[in-house]
Amino acid sequence: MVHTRQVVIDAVADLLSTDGLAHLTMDAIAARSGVARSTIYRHWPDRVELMVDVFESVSSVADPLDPCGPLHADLRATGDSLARGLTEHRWGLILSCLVGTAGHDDEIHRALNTFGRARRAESAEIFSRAITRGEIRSDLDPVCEAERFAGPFFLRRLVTADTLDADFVEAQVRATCRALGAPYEHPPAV
Amino acid sequence: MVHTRQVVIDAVADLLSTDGLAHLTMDAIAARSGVARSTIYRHWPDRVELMVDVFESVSSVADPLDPCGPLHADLRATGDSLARGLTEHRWGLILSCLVGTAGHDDEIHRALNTFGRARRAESAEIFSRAITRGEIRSDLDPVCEAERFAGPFFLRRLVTADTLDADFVEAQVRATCRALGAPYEHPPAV
DNA sequence: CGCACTCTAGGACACATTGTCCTACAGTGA
DNA sequence: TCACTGTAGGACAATGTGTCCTAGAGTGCG
Repeated sequence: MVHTRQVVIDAVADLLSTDGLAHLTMDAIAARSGVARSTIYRHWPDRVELMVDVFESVSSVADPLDPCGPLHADLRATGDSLARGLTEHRWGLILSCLVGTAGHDDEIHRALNTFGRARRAESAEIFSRAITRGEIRSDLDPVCEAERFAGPFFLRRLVTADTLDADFVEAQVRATCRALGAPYEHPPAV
Repeated sequence: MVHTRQVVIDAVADLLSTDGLAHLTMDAIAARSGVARSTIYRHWPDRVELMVDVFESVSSVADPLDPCGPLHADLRATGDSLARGLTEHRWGLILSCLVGTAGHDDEIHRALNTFGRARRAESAEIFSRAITRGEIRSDLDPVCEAERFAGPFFLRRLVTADTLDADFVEAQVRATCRALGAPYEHPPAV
């Protein structure tokens, strides 16, 4: 079929998010996807190449956020999306699996960088526009601020394993607005 | 010998920081350490338990930093230490190897959390004392600020693979001081 | 129809790694 | 002398990887 690659990728994503990298065997992938092991090797030279494709496939479903201000609203939207992605969606689970191998595998390294920088550019755009609107000082570095905003999310997800709930997101939004001297308003009640 | 455990732990740390988790085999550890494979299994039930001990051993060599102000100086010292640890020392390299397995292994999960929270507490202490000195506002949350300071370091190390050089550290220090309204001075010339 | 081409399933295979088990040996203290 | 402990070395089954070969199904073309 034409769909063979996607079927396999979906199976890997499922297995990776439930059982983790250690239990991801080609036999398990073949069984889960219904695609023969030899066929999988026909499409990818080895497991690493397959995982790269899986990550790129799963992480590419980004919500096209259009930052239109005010800053606190844009940050809240991005923060919610980031927190949900890291905890609920498959890409957050897969991300943590890949981080470990990235240090010694160039392909995964590259895939992770591409993803991380794209995400960072998206967040930086939020601050750029806030500068344009005059909401925050013009001598701030949007990329630096984007890292300061997103950093704690990844730190919690990858290292300390703390919750990434709505309260955490709101705390980050408030801290960022306060730090930059931008107006802050509580989110609208649901 | 009494030193068997330490010899093995050192060998694993070396192998892990040079070749990565994927190439870390018990045979390689035995060869590198000069300790027989059966002896290694006598001390640790499996590879995961061994890795936990390795990480705890390697990450416990913390420099006892005594934050005495001013804030920018304390942050600079912590930032330098963190950047060096993450890039040069073995624990940074090993950390990234463990992150991947932490999602599905409780022992590693716990080891990583313990480490992360201890580091965070250290950094939070810096902000607590700055509050006590009246250098920053008293209604700030030290833990939140600690996460906002350290987050970008881990984000760069684990995801985007950007440099963690002196300029980066200084940018973080300056951004943090500015965000909190604390005095900022350039570091003394070397 | 006959034929070539492509994709797939299935399995055999050599090789590497894990974790267990057994034997042998060296040191140490009663 | 004897028991105990820690170590080296190797055999072993089980599991996983990546390669290779065979066979069948579908598709397009003359």
